[in-house]
Amino acid sequence: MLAKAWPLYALHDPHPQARVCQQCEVRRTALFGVLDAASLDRIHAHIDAPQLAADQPVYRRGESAAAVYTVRSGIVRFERVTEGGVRRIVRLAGQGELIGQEALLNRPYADEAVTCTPVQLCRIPRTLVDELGQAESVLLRELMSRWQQALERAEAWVADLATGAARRRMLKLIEQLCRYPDAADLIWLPRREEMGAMLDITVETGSRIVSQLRREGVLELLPPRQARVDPVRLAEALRAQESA
Amino acid sequence: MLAKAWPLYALHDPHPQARVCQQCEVRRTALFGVLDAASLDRIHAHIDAPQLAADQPVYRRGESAAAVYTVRSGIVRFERVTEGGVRRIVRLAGQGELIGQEALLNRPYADEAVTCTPVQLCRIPRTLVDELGQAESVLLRELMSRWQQALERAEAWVADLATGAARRRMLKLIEQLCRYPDAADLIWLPRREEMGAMLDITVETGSRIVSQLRREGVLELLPPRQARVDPVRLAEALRAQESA
DNA sequence: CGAGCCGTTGAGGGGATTCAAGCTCAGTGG
DNA sequence: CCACTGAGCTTGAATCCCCTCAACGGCTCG
Repeated sequence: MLAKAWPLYALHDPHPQARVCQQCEVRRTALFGVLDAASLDRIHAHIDAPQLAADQPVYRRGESAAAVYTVRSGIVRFERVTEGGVRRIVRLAGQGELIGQEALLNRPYADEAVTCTPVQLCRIPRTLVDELGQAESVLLRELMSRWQQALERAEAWVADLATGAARRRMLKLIEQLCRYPDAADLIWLPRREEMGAMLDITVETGSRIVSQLRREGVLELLPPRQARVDPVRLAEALRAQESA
Repeated sequence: MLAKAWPLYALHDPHPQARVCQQCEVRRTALFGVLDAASLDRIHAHIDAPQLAADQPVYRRGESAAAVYTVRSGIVRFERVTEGGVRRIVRLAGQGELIGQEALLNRPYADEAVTCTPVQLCRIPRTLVDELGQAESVLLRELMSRWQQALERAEAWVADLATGAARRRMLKLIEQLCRYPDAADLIWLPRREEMGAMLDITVETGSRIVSQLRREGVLELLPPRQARVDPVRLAEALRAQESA
């Protein structure tokens, strides 16, 4: 089985972590996926693969940034607190996305990064990327690609989740969450207070809209914090909302 | 004057565009500011410095991206249109910022980029950065820094301009615009319809709030599309708003 | 079993939208 | 010169959506 799954050059005494990375289900889409097995083997000594439960901080705003992370599974949110003390979620990141890129620029983290679900990460020390970056220009290209992806998502957040009526924003949020399905094709459904921080609405308004969508058959609630979505009715509801 | 302002090596028959870049007021802060004069001279042949009037497109969403731009002066906005046909401004860029980074990844532009004021740009063909990137790792670092800056701004947009009551968002917008003052220390004041697209409010609401701020002495209107801000009263108004 | 968190639902009020009218100002042509 | 026009801005009145305040039920956990 080992000989069947791995190319020959990887058979020669790989570092233990190398096995994990080789088998990592997101390797195709993750940052280091672009590196060959030799480079991979060279770096695993320094890579850690932490796992966190839901609602745990990955890093905090202002912390000096020692590492970037790849999300292997689960969902991470980015939070900010306005001067008035209002907490606002400004972006989500899911499988394959790079978070904490500020580390590569020797800057403190810009947001609070908190897990939404149980999360598997791949922790990559800042210095490691610097070293590899010198040699591997393909890695740098991949890095820039991640940066652009994050920027793209942040802008889409404004257009989708911060525009229009509360019901529209909620439907857009559910649409977004469908991009991160779990094994049983269920989605993670935030608690009402988190919905509020994402859409800038109150928990009561959030609750009312969710209940309404449940009655309309768009959403089937599976507490705690899970739901099944009817894609057809969701699309229908979105169309009706946009044309209204 | 020439000998006094320029280092010796730059005196030796520089490319015409090299003179422009050497004198460029944003060279310290712009992308190519990190390059030495020799590298600068090597590339000017390909660099164009277009000037645009207000409300002119720089590029359009979906266009294949042939170049990135540095903003030398003026303000550029990024627009998106939701599926329902609502136009939303998702970010601004001012002096020294890099726009159209998608070009470096061979992707189509993600937004409509439109000038808010008269704008001076520095147009940098995609291929040029690729070439230089091979040799100059300091350039790549600077590039990543720009990307992070853009991401930072996009997230701040959500937290500042898409959160809370309309009056708070307007005050935050004015605070933002104070970061791009003109020669006479006046700010560019968007027309009401543009404010609407930035803050997701109607022109009427925008007008009411601006009028109110004018009566309170926070803002002095200098049509067309300019204003003087009283920084003390602005800060005061913001404090009162946040604590409310 | 009481405490606390989370979610839901109702009633009332306030802020933003909608609809409508009038204003200023620059450009145009009689 | 001045009426005419249209775009942008302002203001008012009515409506509606969302927030606020409040009460209640389900659930977990000490």
